[in-house]
Order: sequence, then C-alpha cells, then structure tokens
Amino acid sequence: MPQDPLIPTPEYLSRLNPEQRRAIETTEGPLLILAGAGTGKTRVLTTRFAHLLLTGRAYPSQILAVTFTNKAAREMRERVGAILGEPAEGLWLGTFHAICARMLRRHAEYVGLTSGFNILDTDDQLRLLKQIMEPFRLDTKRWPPNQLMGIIQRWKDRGLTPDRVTPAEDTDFANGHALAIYRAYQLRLRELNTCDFGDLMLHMVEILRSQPNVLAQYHRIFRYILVDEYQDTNTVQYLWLRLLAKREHGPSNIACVGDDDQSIYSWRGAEVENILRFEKDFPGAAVVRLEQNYRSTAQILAAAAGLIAHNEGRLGKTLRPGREDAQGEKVQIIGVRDSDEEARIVGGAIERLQADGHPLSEMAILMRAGFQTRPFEERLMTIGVPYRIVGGLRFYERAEIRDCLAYMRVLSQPSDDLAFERIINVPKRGVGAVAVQKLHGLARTLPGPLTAAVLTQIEQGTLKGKSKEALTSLMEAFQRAKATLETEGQVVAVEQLLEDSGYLQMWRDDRSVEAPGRLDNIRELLRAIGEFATLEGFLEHVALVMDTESETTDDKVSLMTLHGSKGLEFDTVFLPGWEEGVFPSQRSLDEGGNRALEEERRLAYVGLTRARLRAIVVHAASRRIYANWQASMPSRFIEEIPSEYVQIGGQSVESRRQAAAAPSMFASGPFTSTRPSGMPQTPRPRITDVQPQANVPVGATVFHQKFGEGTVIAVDGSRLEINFENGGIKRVMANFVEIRS
DNA sequence: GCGACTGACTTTGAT
DNA sequence: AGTCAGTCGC
Repeated sequence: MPQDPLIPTPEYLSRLNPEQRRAIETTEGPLLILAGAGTGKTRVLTTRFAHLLLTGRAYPSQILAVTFTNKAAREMRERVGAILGEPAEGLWLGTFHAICARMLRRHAEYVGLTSGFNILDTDDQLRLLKQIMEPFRLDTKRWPPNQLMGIIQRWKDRGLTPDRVTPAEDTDFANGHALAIYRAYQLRLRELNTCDFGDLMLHMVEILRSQPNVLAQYHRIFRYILVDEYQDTNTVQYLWLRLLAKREHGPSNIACVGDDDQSIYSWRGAEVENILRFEKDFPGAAVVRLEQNYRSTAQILAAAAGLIAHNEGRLGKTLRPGREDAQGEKVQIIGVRDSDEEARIVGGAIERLQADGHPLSEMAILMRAGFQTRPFEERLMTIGVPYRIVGGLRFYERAEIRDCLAYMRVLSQPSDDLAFERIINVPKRGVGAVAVQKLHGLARTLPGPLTAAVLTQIEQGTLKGKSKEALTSLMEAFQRAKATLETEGQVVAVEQLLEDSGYLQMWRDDRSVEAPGRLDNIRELLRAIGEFATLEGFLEHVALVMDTESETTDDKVSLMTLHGSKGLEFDTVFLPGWEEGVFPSQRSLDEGGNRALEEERRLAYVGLTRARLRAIVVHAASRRIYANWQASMPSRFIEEIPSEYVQIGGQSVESRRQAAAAPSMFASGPFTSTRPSGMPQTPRPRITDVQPQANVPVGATVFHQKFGEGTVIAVDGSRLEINFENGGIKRVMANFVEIRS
C-alpha cells in the first residue's frame, strides 16, 4: 500500500531523533546501525520494517528479518503489527533457525532429506553421538562425548561440513577420529531424516552455495534484509546472510543492527569480527551510530563508558544521556566479608527500597553464573521478599515433557528411532538396554526403523515372555492412537496414547513430591497441542519456538545471569560477586586470555547499562568455592570505573545495626575502605591461616595435610603439580601446602 | 534389569 | 558440598 510521498512526516517517524531517522530512512544499500545500550534499537528496527512497507518499497513477504531469540522475533512482530494497525501476515520474520527450517523444508532433497525431517533436541543429539562413537571403542572418560559434540557444533558454527574440515581445522580429539565420527554422525542423521540445530543453518548454506537457482529464487524474493544483534552472529549465519544479500546486480539492501560492546557470546561461536568487518564485507556501507541513551542516568552511563574504554578494537561510540533526571546517583561499591553478608546487604537494600515505594519488579540481581543465585534465594526467602529466577530449566527440557514429546514423535513418525528408544522402557516395561541392543541388531539386518523391527519380532515369535507382552501392548497403543488421531484429533489421540501406554499411570503412582507438578505440566502440554492444526505443526513449534516466557507481571525481584539480562532494564540493578576469579571468571581467563578478559568486561558493561537509576556493585573479601574458603580481591573492573562516578559504601557486621537508621541506603563505616587503591598484580589472600600462595619454586619440598610430603614439579597460577611421596602426582591449590624447603 | 555405589565435575546457554 | 551420570554387583 504505497503512501502519498507528499505527506511530510508520517506519525510513526515524528518522535524519533535525527540519527534514528537516518537509520530508518537510509533504505537502499548496506547499512550498519551501531546501537548502544538503551538507544532505542528495537524501535528503530521495527519502525524501519514498517517504513519499508508503508512507503511501498516492499510487500511483507519481500522483507527478511532475522533475530536470535523467539522473544525478539515475537516482539518485533507485535510492534510492526502495532505500527501497521493490523497483524502482519506472510512475513519472513523469525530466528535464524526458524527461517532456515522453513527454507530447508522446501529444498530438503538437495541434502538428502525429505521435507518432513525432524529436528533433534540437545538430548537426542548427544544420545545419537554416543551411539556413533561406540564402534570407535574410545575411552569415554578421556574423550567425553559432550566435548566432541561441542567440537562438531563449532565446526557447524563455522560452516564446515565434514568435507570442508581441512587438516588445519582438524583436532586430535578422540585419537584423531573426531572428523570420522562427525562424518558418521551426519550420515546417521540423514538416514534418520533428521537435523540438529546446527544443520538447519549448515544445510541451507550448502544449498545456497551449490544451487544457483535456489539462491536466485531468494534473491528475487528478498528485497530487504534486517538483522538484529549482528554482533552475535557466527560464521555460518554470516555466510548465509552474505549469500542472500549479495546479488550480481543491484545493491545489497541489508541493514544490520548491533553493538560490538555487547558481544558476549563468543563461547557459543559468535564472531565479533563480523560486525567489525561489516564495511569491508559490504563496500559503500552507510554507518549510523545511535548514541542517544534513553535509559540510564548520566552517572551510570559515564561509569559504564569508563569501564568499556579499557577494551581495544572497538568501533567506538559515546553514549549521551537523554534522561531528564540527568545526574542521578553514583554507582555504589560495597565491600562485604563473605557471600552471606553479601546476600544480607542486598536483601536489606531491597527491603528498604520497597519500603520507599519502589516496586520489586524494578529490581534485579545479576550474577556471573547461575549457581550464584543460591545465597540470594535463601536470604530473600528468609526475609519474605518474592523473587523470580529468570532462565533455568525451560518447560520443554523437563523429563516428563520430553517423554511425552517422544511418544508424540513416534506417533507422528514411526521411523523416529531416537524417540522410540527414549520411551521403549518408560514407564518400565522390562525392556532394558540389552533388549534394545538386540532389537537394534535386528533392525540393522533389515531395512527400516526400530518400530518395524519390533513388529517383525513379535510376528516371528523371536521375542518372548515379558518383553513380548509389553511391546505388543505398546505397539497396540500406538495403533489405537493412530486411529484416534484421524477420527478425533491430536489432543484426544495423545492423551489416549499416554494413558494406554501407562505413562500417565507411572506418574500417578509416583509418590515423590514432584509427581503432581509433572502431571500438571503434561496437562499444560496437552492443552498446547490443541492450539495447532496438526501434530506435526505442534512438534515443529516445540523444536524451534516453544519458550515458556510466561509474561509475569507479578511484583517480584528478578534473579538472573548477566548473559540472561541482555536486552532488559531495571530501575535498580545489584551486581554481586565482583571479585577476581569470580568476575572476571578465572576459568574464562584461563581459556581465552586477553580476548576473554575483554568479553568479561563487555559483560560487566552489559550489567551496568541494565540500570536506569541505580547500580550497586558488591564484592566479598572471602568466598566459599565448592568446599573451601578462598580469599578474594575486588574485581579489576571496579578499579576501571572512573572514581568520580563511584561512591564507596559498605558495612561490616558491626555497623549493620546503624545502617537501618542511616539516611542513605548504605551506611558507611570505619571498617569499609574496601576499594582497592591500585590493583596488586597477584591476588594475595588476606586470611591468615592459609599460606600465602607466593612463589613456590619448582623443586621445592612441600607438605600437604592429606597427601604428606612431596616435590613441586610444576606451577600453574595458584595450582601446583606435586609429586607426593606416597600419593603420586596430584594438582593442589598452593594455599593448601606448606613449604618445607 | 535394577539399585547402590563411586567418582567426576562444577560459566555463560538460544535454537 | 552436592549432584549426576556411569559402572558394578546381585
């Protein structure tokens, strides 16, 4: 619906700032939109989408818009619909994977699949890989399957099919068999007519590379491409976008939105280089910087800017505060004794804010790792403050849901061996691993899936006794459900199947506390099936789209990881655990060196910029890691925040009583000069009863409480490798040995 | 085939 | 410390 070009400024453009308008009205040619935190990125993206439609530049079906999460896709869809005044139909708007799945169903035959292929979940992937690894007779202790899964995924992230893995890309993992296993795994996936998540991208890139006619078809369809969170793209995603965007004639109308300072997913294959390289990849690209921040106070922005300035190789942005309440509070830095005190202080601050009328839903505690939530949960529970944990187990990852889905998959596609294996003995029907092995053996001699092998064995009488009875009744349950599916639809059929197979009864008989909840989840699942026209439609939805993002508007404090907080905002943000080793994470530093440090710093930047009004950073002097106490130094990131934007607060156990009466949110006491004045290069434990981890020379004789005397043969940071006289070679923390000579 | 025991591990996690 | 998976023995 073309719009009269004479109308000067349409309403949807009127309330945008000049840079935002430029990002929207630069419609032709490649465009990189560098959108800092809180600069209205989503608004620009959705308005741009609507603008392309309203100015008649494209029909809805001619725009490709990709995001990383379903949540982002849903949000974009809703907001585009709101601008258009009607729900937008026929859009190519979705996650990379959902869009690739849609494409791949059209062209599956080019990679040896049929359009009805299944999409494996993480569970199935690993089970399948283990099966593939078996004939290689590897020591699974030394070569854990999940690590190999990681290697294969990284290959896929980089667009490498087995044939494209060069010797330089190969690994000696699994005694050099990794590539062979990868090849066998891919072969098996094809036999099963399935894909894992990585394949959705990988196969489509292969098809677009090798089938010029298919590529040309998409070039004709997509006139404009929009990409969200470009800094998070990995290599296959980049290749896919480039193939679709670069055409022989005419410009590449690709607009990518991203922020190099918020790239925090390199461990998942994301390449920041993609965004840093954009102008080279797409010559003549326009670059628009969105630097007007509408979220945070000037103090918070300046603090965050000072911190992120310590990173090198940035594209560079300067966020300007746009809020009316310009100045605001300084970032508070609180030093505490240990994690218990940390939880008490944060809990107390939350109570005080709440008493002052601040809603709990505007407060969040953001931590580096998921397990750090525990002390906070306990504390909040004790003082009766409602909280919610964001992230964690998703609905469809729960065992009972996966079991039900497996039943449904077999019902929909009896050839789905992986699903059948999952439920063949759930509930327990006396068909164990050995029996499954036998079935497998037979299935291999005949063509066809396991379910067919089972039927053959029942007919031929090869199966006997208990397992024959059990499997006969299971197969009958599937047949009855199949009939019901045609007459009464999927909800009734699935319910009947779960009943007949004894699956529901299994949970009714279960006396554990979780059982009733699990039955509730299953009921919820059955309800959800009804919202789809077909069982297959539902299964596709589950594999790619289903998230349980329950839009809870309850007044609760949010607890989540820093990663999980990206894209969200709160009035008040608590940032606990800012200690060397915890944040930045030692493990991350060990693996990735300076590159990893910069990513940790970006994570800190993401954390700070979630706050609208106040950010409170907390660090503890000692923390229990696994079993033992460790002295800890404040994070270097604290030092890196310019001191003028920081207020040192804090309190000791003794001064907490005064805190309640004090006017400020945190009493400051004489015990609390916890801000490091100049960062020591080596963290030095401040607890007196452990040995300082000072230089332990190789060759020194040391004594360990448990292992006795030994000789140091290597030093690795704070860990020592020691040859003990009667314990062999062990790696222990330097803190736990005494130097004898 | 199932339950008990051992031992290994413990960052981040969308699709 | 606690969990979870994998192995072992009955």
